[in-house]
Order: sequence, then structure tokens, then C-alpha cells
Amino acid sequence: MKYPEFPDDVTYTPIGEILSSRVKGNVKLRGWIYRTRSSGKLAFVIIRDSTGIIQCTVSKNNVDKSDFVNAGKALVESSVVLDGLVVADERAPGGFEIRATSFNVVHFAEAFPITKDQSDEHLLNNRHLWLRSRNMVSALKIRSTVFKAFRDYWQNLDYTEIQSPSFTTSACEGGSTLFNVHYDDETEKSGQKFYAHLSQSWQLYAEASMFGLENIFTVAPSFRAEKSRTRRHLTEFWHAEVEAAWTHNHQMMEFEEGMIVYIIKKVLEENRSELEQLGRDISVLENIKAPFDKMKYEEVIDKLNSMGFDLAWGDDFGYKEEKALTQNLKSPVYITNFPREKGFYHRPDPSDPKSLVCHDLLAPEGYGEIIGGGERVWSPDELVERIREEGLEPESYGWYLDIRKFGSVPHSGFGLGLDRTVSWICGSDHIKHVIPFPRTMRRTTP
RNA sequence: GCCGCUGUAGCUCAGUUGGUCAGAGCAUCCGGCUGUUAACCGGACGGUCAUCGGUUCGAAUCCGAUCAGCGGCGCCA
Repeated sequence: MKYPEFPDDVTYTPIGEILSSRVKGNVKLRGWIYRTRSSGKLAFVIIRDSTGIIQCTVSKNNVDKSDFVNAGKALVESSVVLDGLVVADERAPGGFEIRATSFNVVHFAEAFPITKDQSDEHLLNNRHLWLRSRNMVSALKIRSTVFKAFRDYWQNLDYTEIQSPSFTTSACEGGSTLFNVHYDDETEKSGQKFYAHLSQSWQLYAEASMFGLENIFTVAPSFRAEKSRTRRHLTEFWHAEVEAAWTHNHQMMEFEEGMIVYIIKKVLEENRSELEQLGRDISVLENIKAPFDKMKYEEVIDKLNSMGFDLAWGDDFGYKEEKALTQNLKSPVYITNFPREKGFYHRPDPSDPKSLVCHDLLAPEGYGEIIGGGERVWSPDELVERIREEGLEPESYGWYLDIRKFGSVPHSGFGLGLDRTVSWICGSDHIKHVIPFPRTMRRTTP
């Protein structure tokens, strides 16, 4: 490709500003061809940039001959720079069009592999190109707002953002979902290859970091080798986690409630057009109100059984149960006091030791669990007991047990699935639609 | 880990009981059209029917294995 000269001292108008009537008259546009069709004397070229799409008419009589030829020849996704006059015209999608006075193709695209006939598999194989689509762009803008809102909320509460390693050697969510890594094939320790695995959660590191900073949060990928093939699972997902010293479960739940309301508020402020593009029913988001309902696990069991399920104490809620519970809700709902067969770091309830001081938050409309959190075991002896109870070996948690020996304190925290949250806010039918390059058990490319 | 499904042209698919079954639409290319809304009209290009093996006079079609992928369950965020 021969690179054309591209001036760096020219002001270009974002398409969104034209569509919102903020700009009139002659403009310079740059972007990519979204759709195109031409006749002998008039070409209709729809241009997109990150802010919107607008129709551009290129008439043989109004531009240089070569510009007209190029406008007719350039395929979808060709990059272009053009001059033209903004005209309100009902025949144009969006109500405005550009009557071009010049039309320059910066790069002629090859035939774009994604056309109107699409399948899931093809779009996933071509995700590197599908990221240009209007729905992807909308979802990713909302995602960006959600990430920022999460950070802002906790920073405003004087929490400190910190980072934990992704390579670790200790499991905190059960060993069956660990990704093992050949960390260093050359090095052998005790006669074995030196291995590591990818972090399932920052939990253990958070509890170590908390003793210095007290109130902390992180945004990081977590990795789980779950063989899950559902609309809610990824093997690499973005995990927003919070941990706070001197804090009880019910206090953390109140913070979380405020966080969810804040995130929704920010998306409504900044991403209305993206929500519309995705076909989201915005009133559903506007009706989310705190305080959220709170139910104990045993109450949920009773309620589900009254709805026709057949559950006993200790049973887990599957997707069907969660859906039955949440599909008619307007706001998320908390479930607390789960049975103690959960992570070993959760603290049993002193007044009811068969259950834990913990909570999940389920999103409405059947989206299900987006938060898991609770109070942690803070007594060193009880922690060793709990590790044994889960069939694990305390010896492999050396440093984690060590942090309990020096001024242990009550503390609570939670993990929020950011991708699930975005999926819910977008009203997406699959979590893969809201992350740029989704990772599942069967896909690590592109 | 369990259940189900798919693989035919660049894309989306049709192809009946095994026998003119190598097909369509879209895309691309060529030609036509001054208002199109992923336009329309005419023409051209395009396939080792996922791979390997088997059954058969004959396989896209039946059988087996392999590979790739999709949907769902369980578990989780």
C-alpha cells in the first residue's frame, strides 16, 4: 500500500455532532464506509465513525471525476476523508446527509468478510473485524462506563486500588477449575516441574494487602477452567473485588447496593444512545431502586418450594431456580446466610453455625448472580479448621495463615462480575457480546 | 463432567428413500440505472460436500473414527 499524505492540521467533525444538529454548513468528515451503493451518476455512501453513521451522497456533477469513480468503487470498510455540505433530508437515514464536494479514499478495503448473513461462529472467528460493528461499539462504550463508575465509587469512599498477581500457587475456589501453567519448564523443584496456575480471585492477596491499606479494591481478570457452556460464563472474566477491614457483612452489602445504583445512574447519564442502539428497555434500568430485597437462604428455599421446586437445605440454586426467583424483579435481590459448603474463607454465623455470614446479589430479569461476598474467617484457629473441613491442607496456605497471626480483625469483601454486570445492563442474550475478545473453553482466538 | 446439535461456494443455507445433486440468495467482478435505505435489472466468477476410513455397482446422503465449533445443564462471578 502506498500511503497517501494525511494532513495533521485539519479539524474533522464527528458524525454524532451533525446528527444532533450541533453542526451545520460545510464540514470535513473522516471515517469508514458502512454501506454503499451507486448508480450511474449518484453514489450513496454511508460513513461511520465512533460517534454514529451518516449518509453521504456523491454526485457526478459535484466532485472531481476521479472522486466519483472512487466513491463508486470503494468497498465497505474502506477508510475515507471527505468534504461536503450538511443538509437535512428526510430521505436520509438519521434525517441528515452530506452532499460531498470531495471524496478521498485513504485505503481501499478488500471485500469485508462479514456481510448481512451472519452466524455466531463466523462473528466469533472474525471478532477482530466484528469489533467495528455498531452493537459491539455500543456495548464496549457501556462497558467502559461501568468500569469507570466502579472505580470512581470506591475511590470516592477513600478505598485504595491495588493489584494482585495472576500467577499463583494457592487455590481459593476449589481445585477443579484451575488453569495450570508450565511456569518454567527448565526449573525443577523437589524433582517436579515448577508449575503455577492462573488466579481465580484476588481473595487471599486482598486479605494480606488489607492490613496495611484497610480499604481496598481491584479490577483484574480472573481465570476459571469451568467446563461451563452457558450465556453467563467465560474462562477469563473481569473481576471487580473489594475488601475492607473492620467491616461487617451487612455494612458491605449497603456499600454494594450504593455501587450498583451508582453504576446504573452513570450508564443512564452517559450511554442512552448506546442502550437504544442495543434495543435495551431503558425504563427497566430507570426503575432500579435501593434498598434491594434481602432474603435468607432458607427463606429462598421455602419460597422456591412454594413455587413448585423440590429443594432441601444444602441444595444449590441452579439457573432455573435463579431465573424463577429473579425474572419478575425490578431490582436486584440479596440472598444471605448460605450453607457453609462454600469457600473456606467465609465466616460461619456464630448464631447459626450451619450457615455463613455471606451474601450473593442476583440481578433481575433472569441474569442471576453478579456478586458473591461476605465476612471472612478472622480467627486463625477457625481458619485452619475451615480449610480442613473443605478437604484442603493448611500447609499449602502458609503465608495466608501467617497474616492471621498478627493483629487479625473482622473484615468483609465481595467480588463483582463486571462482564455479567455489563451483560445485564445491556440486556444482552450472551456474555460474549459485551467483552471484546471472549475466552471460553473452546475458544482462545482471535 | 453430562446432554444435544452443526460442518456443502467468501457468507447464509437447500439438497427427499443412496442413482443429472454440485444448487439458490447474498458478497465479489463486468454492464445498466439521478434518491437509494444491507435497492433493483442482466451477465460472469466461485465448491477435495470438514478430514480419514468403511459399506455399495454407485455416497454430500448410510456407518465408524478424528478435528473444529455451537447450544444447554451442573458449578460459579
